[in-house]
Amino acid sequence: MGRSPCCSKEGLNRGAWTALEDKILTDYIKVHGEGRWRNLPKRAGLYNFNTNFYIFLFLFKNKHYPNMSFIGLKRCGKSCRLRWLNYLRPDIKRGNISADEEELIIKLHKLLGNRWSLIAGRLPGRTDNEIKNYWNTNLSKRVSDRQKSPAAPSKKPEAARWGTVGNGNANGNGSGSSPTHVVRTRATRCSKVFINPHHYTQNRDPKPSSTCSNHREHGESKTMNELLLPIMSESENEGTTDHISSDFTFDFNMGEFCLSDLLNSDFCDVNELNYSNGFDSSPSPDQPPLEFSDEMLKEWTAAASTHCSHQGVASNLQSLPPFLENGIE
DNA sequence: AAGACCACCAACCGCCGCCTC
DNA sequence: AGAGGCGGCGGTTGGTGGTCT
Repeated sequence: MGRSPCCSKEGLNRGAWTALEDKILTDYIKVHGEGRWRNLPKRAGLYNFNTNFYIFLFLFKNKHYPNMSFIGLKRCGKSCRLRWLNYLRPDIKRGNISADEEELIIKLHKLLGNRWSLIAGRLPGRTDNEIKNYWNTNLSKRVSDRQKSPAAPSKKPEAARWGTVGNGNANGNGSGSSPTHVVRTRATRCSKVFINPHHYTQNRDPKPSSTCSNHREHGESKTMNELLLPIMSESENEGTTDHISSDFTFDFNMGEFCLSDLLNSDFCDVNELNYSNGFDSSPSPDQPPLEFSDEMLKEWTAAASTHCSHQGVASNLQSLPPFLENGIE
């Protein structure tokens, strides 16, 4: 009895979303639209990056983790859907529920009961979750108070209530007038040190500044320089792999190679990685990162022909994720 | 100043209904 | 027809920041 869970909960991130996860999800939905939530986490992220970065990831993954599946977001599909619908959707209006809206909520609730999605449908820009929360924290008490003593005023004055809820509070919900900047509402995990790997393609005597946390578990600590240099060298030498030191083969002790993990790891400043992955010899800091554009398509085609022609990489970007997942044929 | 308590809200969970095969 | 997949819904939880004592 009962349905199978929407996905395996093992190894998935839970709790507050990071800014990077938001970015991956938003970029994916911008390109591919909503829907097919269950498959979204695996596919998200793979479409969103500079094509040189794809190749870097591909080579890295295939060389050292050929049997791993390549997934994009360590989130349950349902979680992705909820995050998008309740928080990331561009048309969401946040904070400052007006008196009119409030009255409407009360009337509709009287009419419909706890049918939050129906009520939300009558309030453009409002989500069912927001209305539900607002009802539970504000209106339910007031309505019951009003029923007991119809003339009784609201517990808190309007200004006091919105002082914490609506007016660009620390939660980042923003004021109703300028909700354009979606800011995370809870503390984000931001404990990692970002290292620009391009630095290591130039500096072959790296300092042990940052280590791979997965590696630490195995006693011997390797710097990210040590981890990255071989793959950089490999790409520069057009597939000659003999020079790669054998001690680069280490055990991450994990079954999947997750893009969000990689991007969250010590050596990834995402914006820099686009142009510093060892393939692109002329980084262009002005070029906006993480955008999927015609330029990227051209760049991809060029990169594919120069770096991966021997591997038969398709020039069709849409084919890349399955290509990455399945490994090279 | 510090601990306890409270309010808020993002996120999770389990169930339901629709759709497809 | 019915089994399973998927999206949607509503109830609930838990983390965080603010207020109170």
